[in-house]
Amino acid sequence: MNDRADKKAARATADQVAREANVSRVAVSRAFNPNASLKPEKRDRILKVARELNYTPDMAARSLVTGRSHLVGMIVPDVCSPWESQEIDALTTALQAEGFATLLFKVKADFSMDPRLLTYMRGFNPDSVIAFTENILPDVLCGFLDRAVPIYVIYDDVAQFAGAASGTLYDRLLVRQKNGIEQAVALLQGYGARRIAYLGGKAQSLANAERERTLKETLAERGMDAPIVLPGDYTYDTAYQATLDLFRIGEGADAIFAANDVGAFGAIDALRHELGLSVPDDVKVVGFDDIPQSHWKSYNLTTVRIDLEERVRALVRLILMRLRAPDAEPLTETLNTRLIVRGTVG
Amino acid sequence: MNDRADKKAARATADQVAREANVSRVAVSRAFNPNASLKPEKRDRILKVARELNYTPDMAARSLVTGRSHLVGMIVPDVCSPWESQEIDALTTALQAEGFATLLFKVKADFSMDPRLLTYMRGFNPDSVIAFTENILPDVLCGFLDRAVPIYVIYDDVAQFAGAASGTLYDRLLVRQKNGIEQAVALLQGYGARRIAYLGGKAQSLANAERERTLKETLAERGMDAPIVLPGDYTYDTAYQATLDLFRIGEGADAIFAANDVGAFGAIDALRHELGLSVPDDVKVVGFDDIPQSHWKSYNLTTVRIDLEERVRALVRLILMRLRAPDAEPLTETLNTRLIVRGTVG
DNA sequence: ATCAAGAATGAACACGCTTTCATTTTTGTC
DNA sequence: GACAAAAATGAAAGCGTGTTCATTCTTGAT
Repeated sequence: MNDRADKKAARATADQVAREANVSRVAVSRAFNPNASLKPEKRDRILKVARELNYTPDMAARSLVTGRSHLVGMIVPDVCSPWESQEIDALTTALQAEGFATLLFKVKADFSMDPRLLTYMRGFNPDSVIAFTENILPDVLCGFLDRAVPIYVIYDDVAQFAGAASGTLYDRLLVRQKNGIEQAVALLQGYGARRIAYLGGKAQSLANAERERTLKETLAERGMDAPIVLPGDYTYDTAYQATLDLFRIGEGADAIFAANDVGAFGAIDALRHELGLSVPDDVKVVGFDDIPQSHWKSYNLTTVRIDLEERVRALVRLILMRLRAPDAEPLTETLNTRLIVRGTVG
Repeated sequence: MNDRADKKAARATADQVAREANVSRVAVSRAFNPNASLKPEKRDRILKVARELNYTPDMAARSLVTGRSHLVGMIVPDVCSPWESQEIDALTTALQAEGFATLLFKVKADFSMDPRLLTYMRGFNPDSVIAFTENILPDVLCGFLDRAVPIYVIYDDVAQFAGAASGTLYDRLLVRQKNGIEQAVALLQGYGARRIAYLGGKAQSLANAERERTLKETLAERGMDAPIVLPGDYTYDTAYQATLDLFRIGEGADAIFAANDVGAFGAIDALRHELGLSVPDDVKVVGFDDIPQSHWKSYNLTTVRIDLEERVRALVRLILMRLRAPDAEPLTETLNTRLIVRGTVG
């Protein structure tokens, strides 16, 4: 209790360090800014005293005068989803190394965006915001954030955004889904699959829409029938049930293309453990994402990979570029996808 | 580009709102603080103008004067781990509802704590910090943070901490592992298991040490042999390999008790897909945590549950208590565990 | 109508820091 | 050793907000 009070008082300020080291407070500030000109020995002495006093510059105060919070906001609907948690993990690591901290905001699972959340986030004045088109449209976000520049992860065809976002500035990460889907369809066709079902993700998800569109296009190009489209929401349970329905109520299929890996797991388990079918002998399954769980032996999933490292590297590049040159022209990074062949098609 | 400059200038301040609404700046401040006394109609007018100007109080400035940042730091080694991501997700949601934002910090996977990271975090002045004993010892953290109060998840026997942490103040969340482990052992014994292997987690992990200790104690109490202890690190791959070694090089076992669910998955896959053994007929498997994946049909894991909702509710309660009454006596919340019976023992 | 008590108000200060800017000291050059 | 250029220094001015504190305006009871 007294202990506590002491601790409370112990929070050192630049003034205290200055007094203790017999320098001006300005010198202390400079000691912590590598670019400022300060006699090396003086800097060393200040840093030594600072260490003794357990002093750290207050980011809030610094942010107030510099206008840079060193915070990067991340808007996510579900931290538990393997896909998103990978993103958060890798980005946080990379940004941390560059001196930025991750500020996490959760939106509702149905992707609806609470305007109060945006206001709330604005208050923290993040230097940048990472969002997914799934969660919030560019215009809405751009309208809310002023200093910060949103970065968008979008999928393939940006045409649908061109109109909505005209005049607004944001950087983009494009994922070209065509390659991977093309390879997957070729493989399926090679193994004789004819009736293909598409196990969709969330209806509002643009990634899902784009995957469905690309799949249809690819099947058509190869002279194959249009896919049976099953509604989904990216979750295991829904995928499981949809697969049961497809085979019990519907007409079945000889291949299932899932909008994400977790959905593919649900489909595989329904086929094997409830329908008594073999994967890949009776039904072939392809996923999308290539999350770590996909190589687990129980699934051993053939899936379209969006390379995590590439993805994060591109995102970090965009963010840092924007932070260093806030007025630069909007940038677009493009990523390719490719098929990882494992054991669920064969 | 001009667009950008405009936006930059557009960031409204309380002064601007005051001028626009013909009131003093103090009134604007009060309008955003529900407890401050302000004529209702005046408040309404101010809030209306504020909305028009897209004004949000600057948290940094506010933090500077109030001393509360409305940030809660979270120190995690791996966002992707189902266990931790559940924690992050639920806590972020709960704290967000209370007006706090989550500040995420990643530590190295080997649980080593970079002192620079702590300094860095200190700079953001979090109102509270949530950490796990696995990652950093209480004393170290307490020594670094002043105003913020760390919260720990520790396991069962706190005696080992009593010495180290004497004199320092921190709130604790205790998990009583005995109940769940007791139930699991009873079940295993009932099905005739005799040679039990413990598939450990990270060596530095105190949760792991405590689980191993409790298992040994429980087996002894029931007159059963001591377990074969396999080294692990909470990952699927290591668990997979350890299980192979146990049966190929070692003497095998008729039951495997894993330190966490993901490890149990690795064990199950090694048994079924590489060793050709049946789970639960040949070997029974019990996990620990009860993550969402554990009910997936491919695993359908019998496991010791630490209830997520209870856990998060207790944590949030502790944090909010501490934020409201920083000088209150340290509090301890206790959680129980219980066995969830599914299909890997029987 | 009067008065005390409470609500409403705004001026001034404080929070901890970075950034001019004008001044002093050091460095490099002939 | 003298001079210009560069580096080093500290005083003062803010950054945008919440909080005294002394003052004015309402309210309600007499």
